[in-house]
Amino acid sequence: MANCSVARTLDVVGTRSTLLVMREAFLGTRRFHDFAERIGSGEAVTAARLRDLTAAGLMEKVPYQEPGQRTRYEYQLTQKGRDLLHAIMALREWGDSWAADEQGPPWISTHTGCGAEVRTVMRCAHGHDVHFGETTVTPGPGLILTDPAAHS
Amino acid sequence: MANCSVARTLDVVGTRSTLLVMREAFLGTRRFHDFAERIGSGEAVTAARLRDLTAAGLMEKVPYQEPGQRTRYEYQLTQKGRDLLHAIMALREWGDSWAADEQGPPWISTHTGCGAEVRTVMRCAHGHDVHFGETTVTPGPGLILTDPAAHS
DNA sequence: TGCCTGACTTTGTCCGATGCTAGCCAGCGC
DNA sequence: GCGCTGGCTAGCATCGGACAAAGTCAGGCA
Repeated sequence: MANCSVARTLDVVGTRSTLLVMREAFLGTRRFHDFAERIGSGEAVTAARLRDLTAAGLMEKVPYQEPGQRTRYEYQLTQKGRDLLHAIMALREWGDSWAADEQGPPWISTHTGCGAEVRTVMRCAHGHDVHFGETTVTPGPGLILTDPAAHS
Repeated sequence: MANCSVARTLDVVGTRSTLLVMREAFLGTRRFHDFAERIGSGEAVTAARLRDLTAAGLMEKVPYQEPGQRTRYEYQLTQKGRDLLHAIMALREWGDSWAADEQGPPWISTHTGCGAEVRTVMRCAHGHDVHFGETTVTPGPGLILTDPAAHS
């Protein structure tokens, strides 16, 4: 099980604070102060997460300058970071379904074009909707080369 | 930001070993020995995660009996657990795209009906495909009641 | 009755994530 | 230059998860 894509993903974004930073980024947050305030984990943790995510290539620092202020940097998602959107959305949906308080979900995500609510779904390359139990998992090229010795 | 569905989800499945157990469950693993062996995190961690997931209602223990063996229990996903499939799939896809080794992804997930590869996508209730930047996030009922005092 | 095996549980230790406080530093206004 | 402010960084205590090894327990079996 050495070569598992889920484990590899968790190596990069596997901590709570990292995923919360990414959540904020998807909500449109760009600046250090806003991240620190909204995540509620302290400036040190925020700075560490932003540094790690920048180093990992999920975010990039872009300079900006408010009038009368010195140049500062904001943090924008790269394509690599934006590709995590589905995962964040799916985690949010699960929380909405199974862990929301009585009042309902805190945020609602809608399609900007038509206003209808957005959800994640699975779909195959032929365009069919796919649900739990309708998938077949087969070893891919990355697995075959890994375990001549132990099966683990 | 107290009421965030992503954070609530992470309270339940926010650790690496928890998500690895869920991944194994989606690959069809049911029995303690198989979980422990394939996750590679030791029996103590495996037992703790299975216990936590059962207590949280994502899995349930179902008795079974091999001939000549005493009754044992296997762990099956409940609906609450199965609903995490999209999140696991999305994390796996990200790992395949951005963190796979040169040989390629270790597993390939295909639609059992037609054999085409499966991916997660976002779609609105009207049936439109939705991509990054095409969503509007608005406060939902759960947020409005939380912050009379501080904005945080 | 006592052994043996598989499935956990307990104990202890280590390490990384977190939270807190204080300090550094670049650069704009003065 | 000088001080002030925002954006980090360093140091430290704490806590929870990860890992290893030994202990417990149920029940089939000799």
